[in-house]
Amino acid sequence: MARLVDVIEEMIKELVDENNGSCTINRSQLAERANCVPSQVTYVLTTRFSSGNGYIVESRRGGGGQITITRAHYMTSEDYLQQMIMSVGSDMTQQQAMNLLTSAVSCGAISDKNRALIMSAVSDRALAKVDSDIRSVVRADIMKNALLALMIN
Amino acid sequence: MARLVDVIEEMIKELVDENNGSCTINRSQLAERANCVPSQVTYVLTTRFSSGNGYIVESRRGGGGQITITRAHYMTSEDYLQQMIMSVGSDMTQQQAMNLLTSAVSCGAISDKNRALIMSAVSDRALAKVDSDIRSVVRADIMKNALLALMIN
DNA sequence: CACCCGAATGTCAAACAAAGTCAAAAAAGT
DNA sequence: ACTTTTTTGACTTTGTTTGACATTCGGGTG
Repeated sequence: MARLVDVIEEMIKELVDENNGSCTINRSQLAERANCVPSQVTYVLTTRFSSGNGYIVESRRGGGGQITITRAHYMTSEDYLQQMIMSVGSDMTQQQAMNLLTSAVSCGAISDKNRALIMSAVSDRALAKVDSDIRSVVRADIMKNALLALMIN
Repeated sequence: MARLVDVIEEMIKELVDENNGSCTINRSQLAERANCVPSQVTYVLTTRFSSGNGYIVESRRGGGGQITITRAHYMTSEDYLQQMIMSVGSDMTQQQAMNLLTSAVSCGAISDKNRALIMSAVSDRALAKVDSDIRSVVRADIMKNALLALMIN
């Protein structure tokens, strides 16, 4: 027994997705499609599409009035990861790796667990058997691949 | 003379088993099926499905409210990880890495995200610049270090 | 231009629908 | 007997649904 709220939330999100992150609706029409009173739509907007939820809602009353819902895109951690990857050059020392990961954690782009995991994968110890003259290059490659994996997931 | 508590416990466990380790119930409905007052269900949940018992219980009040019970299997994932590490020999092909990680995920020892993360770190692509005759050895080292990091955290 | 009217959205509180809490009574162990 | 666990139900808190009424906007009309 799906809750009305969920149905309406889904409808709006679909519209937003379809239209490139922003859609304009007519409250009464949407209410009719969802088979509910118009104020129910308002309720959904205030409980599910608040700015805390990453949405901006603007509206206009009167004839031809409308409501516009826009997904706000802060710098997502995905964007941050992308920038991190680009900032990794062709080689990377263990210290550089540590610095990069530490600042990523403090920015909330990656979890501390993942920091520890990646750090151990690119540590000198893990790469001990790699020729020391290409070790930094290999480390950079692994780092980029690991960050990419985080980004995709 | 089965106690009510046991009946309800059994019902919930069955539901959890049937649904792949997690089920969502409606307290009043379950109470009705068990022929008891709703708060009895709450009692069972707190006495038999606590986190100490290896379960996570989440709930929502209000219209269409519900309770979700999930069996957490962090039973001995640490032990499992330890065994994994020991099972890694001195070298490891990309395919072997993939197999190991896949079975670890299906056993619940590591998350799918971590699987993807580690896999990308030990992929042929990440290790392209490592001399091909020691690549498998390096891969094994990275794998062991990564798994160890997971274990410690 | 000033005004009114209709078409929208906004607000708010009441009714409803869950789940949570808690303490007293009952039953079961020891 | 007494202690612990279970059972029950009244009351609380949280979340949803509905509807009546208020407010705002735009356009038509005198």
